[in-house]
Amino acid sequence: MAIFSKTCEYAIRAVFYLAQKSASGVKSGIKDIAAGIDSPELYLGKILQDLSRKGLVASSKGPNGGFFLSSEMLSLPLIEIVRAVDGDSLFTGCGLGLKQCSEINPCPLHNEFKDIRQKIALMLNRTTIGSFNRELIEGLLSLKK
Amino acid sequence: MAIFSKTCEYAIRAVFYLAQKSASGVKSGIKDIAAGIDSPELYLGKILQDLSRKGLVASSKGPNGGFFLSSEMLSLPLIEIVRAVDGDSLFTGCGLGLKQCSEINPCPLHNEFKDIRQKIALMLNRTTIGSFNRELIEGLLSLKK
DNA sequence: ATAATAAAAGATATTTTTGTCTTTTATTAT
DNA sequence: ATAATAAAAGACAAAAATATCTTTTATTAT
Ligand code: FES
Ligand code: FES
Repeated sequence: MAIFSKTCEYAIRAVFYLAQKSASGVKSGIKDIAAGIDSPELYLGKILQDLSRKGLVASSKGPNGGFFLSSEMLSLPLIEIVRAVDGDSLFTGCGLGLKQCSEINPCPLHNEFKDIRQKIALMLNRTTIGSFNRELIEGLLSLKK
Repeated sequence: MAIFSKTCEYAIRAVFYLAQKSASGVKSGIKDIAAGIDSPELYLGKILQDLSRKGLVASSKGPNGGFFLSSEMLSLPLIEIVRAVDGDSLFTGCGLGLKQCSEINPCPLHNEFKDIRQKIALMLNRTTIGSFNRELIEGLLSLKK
């Protein structure tokens, strides 16, 4: 398995891509983004539509339109994207699939999972969507291949 | 998302269940196990068959037959089960879905993921399948609900 | 030997996730 | 106004994961 769903992976890569472009005031069409992050174009469209409805990315229609991020969006923690796409089961659900994770009825790995989940949440909370703009522009980090 | 697939969750819960029973030399039928970990009976059968082929659980057919763990199996690290069921993508794959995780072409979260994956692997390596027998028998830990 | 038991194996079904196609709506430039 | 552009929306399709059903094989007890 992976930590995030494929959908969420695309979503994260897409917002990182958009962040970098939006920093220089450029809007991006689905086509550009899909090429930039190596994802299925139409599927990505759906994902961004969803994020748009939820106010996590901005968009404008018509010529010169496209997706972009406001400066507020740029400084949102990445966990907002993960929550919007995958929900919060990663942070609250039992790692062994018990109906609910609790201290009262803990699974064998409860304490270990609590620790790991918390580290993931911490990481996603302190990483903002715009965090990597410089490294992305400089080509030190990659969103595809 | 979850860290493990549903299949893997069942597998882990099943081996914990079997460990506990096997410690007192008791074999368990699929029916018992499924009831003990609250999983679909026939699906669990498939999972255990697979683990059996891979030598991670033992089984015997016929009356008084069932699944059980040898003492060697009891002291295997839990990561063996995870690897057998989910493969090692969790430990080696890119968290953002890049085709391959590498230092040369790292995704923005590469270092964070490396750390988290390593913690998960460490946890699964130092936890043996039989680790929780006492607490399970005493009812301090739960495998269902 | 026979019947009963329980896993193994193979086929099939359902659900969820991922991906695509088509039509509509809004915006911009001419 | 008209044509071009690009996202929004809705329907549909394919693939993967999860779950079930049926038949076969091995083992044990009678
Ligand atoms: S009960 Fe399983 S992680 Fe908390
Ligand atoms: S490249 Fe993404 S986790 Fe290593």
